[in-house]
Amino acid sequence: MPSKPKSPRRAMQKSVRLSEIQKAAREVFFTKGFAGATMEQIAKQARVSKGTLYLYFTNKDDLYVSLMLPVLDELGRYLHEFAQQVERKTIISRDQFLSRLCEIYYATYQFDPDGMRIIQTFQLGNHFAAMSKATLETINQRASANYRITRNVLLQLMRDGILKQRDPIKLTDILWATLIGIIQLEESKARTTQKDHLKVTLLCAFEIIGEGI
Amino acid sequence: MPSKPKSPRRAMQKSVRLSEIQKAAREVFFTKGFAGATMEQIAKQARVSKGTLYLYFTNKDDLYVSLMLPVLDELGRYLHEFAQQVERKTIISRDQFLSRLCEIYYATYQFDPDGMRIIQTFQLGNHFAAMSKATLETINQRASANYRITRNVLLQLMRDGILKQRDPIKLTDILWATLIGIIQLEESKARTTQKDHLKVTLLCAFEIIGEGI
DNA sequence: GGCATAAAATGACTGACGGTCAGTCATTTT
DNA sequence: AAAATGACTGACCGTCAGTCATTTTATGCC
Repeated sequence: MPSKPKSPRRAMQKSVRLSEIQKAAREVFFTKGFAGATMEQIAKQARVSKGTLYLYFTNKDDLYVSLMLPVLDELGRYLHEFAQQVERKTIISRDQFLSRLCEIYYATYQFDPDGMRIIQTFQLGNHFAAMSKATLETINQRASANYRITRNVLLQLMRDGILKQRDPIKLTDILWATLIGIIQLEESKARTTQKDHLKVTLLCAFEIIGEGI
Repeated sequence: MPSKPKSPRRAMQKSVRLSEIQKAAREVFFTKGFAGATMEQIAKQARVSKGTLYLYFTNKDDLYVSLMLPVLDELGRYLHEFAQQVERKTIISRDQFLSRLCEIYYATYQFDPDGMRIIQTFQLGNHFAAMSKATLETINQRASANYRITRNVLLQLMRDGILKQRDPIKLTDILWATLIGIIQLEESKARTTQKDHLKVTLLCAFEIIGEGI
């Protein structure tokens, strides 16, 4: 929440500090967990005083939640590229569509599993009531942009006769929900069995769904 | 955490206290949220001192997480009944199977949405590192019992030729994951749009899945 | 370079809360 | 009736998120 920068020099410093803080926050939050991490530790890791953290984020929740943004951006880039491919009629079959989408979702997860988990906790809504209006706004804006792209891709493919005519909103939801649900389940199983079945389960799910869309 | 009861009178009192505390905890946690709720408030609501809470639960996490148990039990009852129906060959088609399972899942959710959310947060694994070994044990035991029933139902239906031959473990996961994912997504949407599409989306998902299994 | 002013950073401080434990007292046992 | 038990209490402690008066640093002007 720094005020408007006057000089470009200061603006640069600000953005550097910001990402330094976020980098430090990642390290501390993701090794100690949200409750286990303290603002003092994060400040130390970022070579900054505790007070400074509060110049950039309104509170602990806010800082934590901000770490999901790179994931949303990464997903956005993938989806954008995907939409272009669909536009150019490069995607010409249902299977192709599904395996591509599955890849995108999996790549997004792989890009930052910890960030993905924040998205889920956030979406669950129980926690993080205290975060700033601004951060909430940013998140919603990015998320709904991604949502819109996916829906448009589906609409296009339905128009082209590649997918069955269905409610595109519901379908968008179901595809994303499948990802979310499987991540949640498989991560929880992985914690006890040490085995990673996420990708194969996801593939299996998309194969099953493939026969119905 | 109460020690072994000697007299039945005392044992009765203990179990009454326990459920009084859990009832109070529900009220406070579910109106103020996990972080917003204080042990002091819960104690007050339960007409008990703060110290007493710690005779029944090792810490705040433990108390919170214990509130998911009724949901697991309820699901267990439904699934048990379902398994008996399958045993008796009352379920004779794929559609019948799916719509029944969908009903069960939805009923479980309806039984206690707040408890369901705890299951999800717990499954996510970020939070609640400090809960007691005993509670963790209980939860895992109930959860895997439910898991086993579902898998056996699927196996039976595959043997009977009602479902396609598939990896029953993956399929169990995918069905549950679909529920979890849709709950998460639709609740998050409901928070902003005030509209409840959970059931219709779930039905749609199970219809799509129906064509692939 | 030196000074004035504004912005940024600091860290000592505070209040709130999770968790503890020595002590109390009703109930049960002897 | 005396002794033992154990459920319960609440004052107390340590920790930590968040605040704010003070100090440090950067910028603009002469």
